[in-house]
Amino acid sequence: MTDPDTPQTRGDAAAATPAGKTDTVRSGLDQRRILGAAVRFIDENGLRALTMQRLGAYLGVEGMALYRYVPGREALLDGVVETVVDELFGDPDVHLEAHAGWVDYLQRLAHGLRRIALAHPEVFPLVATRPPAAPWVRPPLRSLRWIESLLEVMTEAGFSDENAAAVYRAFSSFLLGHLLLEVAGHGVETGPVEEPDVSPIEDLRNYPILQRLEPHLSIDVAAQDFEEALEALLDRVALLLPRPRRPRRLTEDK
Amino acid sequence: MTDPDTPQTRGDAAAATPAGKTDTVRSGLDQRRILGAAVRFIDENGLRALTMQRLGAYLGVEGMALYRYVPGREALLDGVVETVVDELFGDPDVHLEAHAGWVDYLQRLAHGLRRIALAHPEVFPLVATRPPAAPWVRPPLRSLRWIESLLEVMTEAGFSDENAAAVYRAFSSFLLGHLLLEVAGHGVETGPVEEPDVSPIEDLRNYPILQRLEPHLSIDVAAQDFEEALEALLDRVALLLPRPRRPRRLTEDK
DNA sequence: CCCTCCCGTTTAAGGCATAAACTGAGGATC
DNA sequence: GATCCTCAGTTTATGCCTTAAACGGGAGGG
Repeated sequence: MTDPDTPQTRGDAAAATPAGKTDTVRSGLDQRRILGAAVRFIDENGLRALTMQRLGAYLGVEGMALYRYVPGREALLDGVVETVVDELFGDPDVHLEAHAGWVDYLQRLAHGLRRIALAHPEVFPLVATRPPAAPWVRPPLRSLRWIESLLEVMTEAGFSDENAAAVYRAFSSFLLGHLLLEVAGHGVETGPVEEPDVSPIEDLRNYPILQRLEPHLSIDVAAQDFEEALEALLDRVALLLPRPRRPRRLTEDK
Repeated sequence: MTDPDTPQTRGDAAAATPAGKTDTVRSGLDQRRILGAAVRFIDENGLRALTMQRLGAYLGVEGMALYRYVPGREALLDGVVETVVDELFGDPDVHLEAHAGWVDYLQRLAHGLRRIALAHPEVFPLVATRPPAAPWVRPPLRSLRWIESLLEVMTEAGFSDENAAAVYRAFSSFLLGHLLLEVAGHGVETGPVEEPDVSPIEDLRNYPILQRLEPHLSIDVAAQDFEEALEALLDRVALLLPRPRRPRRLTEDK
């Protein structure tokens, strides 16, 4: 009804093509392609702009077509989370085998996940709030692959099972908190163009210290904060080892 | 406590009241009451169950009535976040003046916020993902009051402006991460009764270590984790002081 | 007694997810 | 070649959701 013909999207697609010449690929939907497109769509348009119809149009297709490959919107979102987190394994800088010891490993993991968070600021809140694939694994980071990877590295490094699990919890909550925080100010838009009807500065009359510290709060020191907190966490983790000495850092870049 | 009339009975309300004797208060809507009801509703029914109509019915009212007091659903959610966070100031255990030094203060703050998170597990993801009231304040914890309070205590304790801001960032990201994590496994339900069509255990074939550590991962040690991480953070914060010695803890209950 | 807000209700429009029926192009089988 | 099957996407339809706009009835003030 809304669009009897000429879906105004890319123009061709598969709809209403008369005497359709075979483009080598008509649409060629599949789950991978849909999830990738969804990630890109959210990156570009924001999470709340994602509807089945719009994602369909984005793929040159009619929206309902997606349901052949995806059980529903909710599942699609889960898939988006998993897709994004799985970028870790495509990152050449993050070889998730324990090359150079657990410290190096955890650092690569942390930085890799941070890169992902910054690359997809609109997606990350989704990562943070969606329950995990396995219900008994507490933290909401999906994609069990990297959890497995972390646990493997830690246990092989000499951590007890219990401590490895503790490290996992501490590490994921650290990442969750820091990255969510960092990403929050950046890209997450509640609405399309939220116009504050009341000047926000006016609102701060009652908060003099907040006002005074505004420059310190708005300065973007997220990267440095992240590094320092990561260092602190690693030191803390090192204490769990049987012989609690922390392997020397290679480069102390600070 | 504030239950003027039993809600959930959608039949009576103010609609079609025949010869309706006026209860002293017909409905008596106002913003505070709506927000309180919304929090309770989410606690009971989950976030995704909240619709304007249902919240209206919950209040014995027709749904559209809410729009007289609330600009819209999105704003209502913002209000819910603010309402919940403001519970801090009603908590008798959390006197947010600096009675006994900044360590004690930060501990009370952390525990108070944790209590809130655990009391409203369905609301907390909202707290974590919603952008702050003032756009230049990075973290997504709204309710500027407690930020102001924290900054005041820290600066009065001798922290520089810059360090006070750093403490705020570190502290809020810590709380965000830990509490989000803790709450995630608890109450957040994606659907009403999510039936895993595929046995989740079957899915774990490829993750042997995850499987082996399952007991360690599912054990609920959140409280202990929280305390330990909080201690570590406080130690780290103490180093920022001009003379970096940490005031003695009063009770080491562990 | 009438006017006029106040407060909540009705009505309605449009967007959304999603179930179910449909279409048209290959390809297989007879 | 004719029948039928299946795949891939489209159309149609339903019901819920937010939200704008018009509506009604009661209370208080003149």
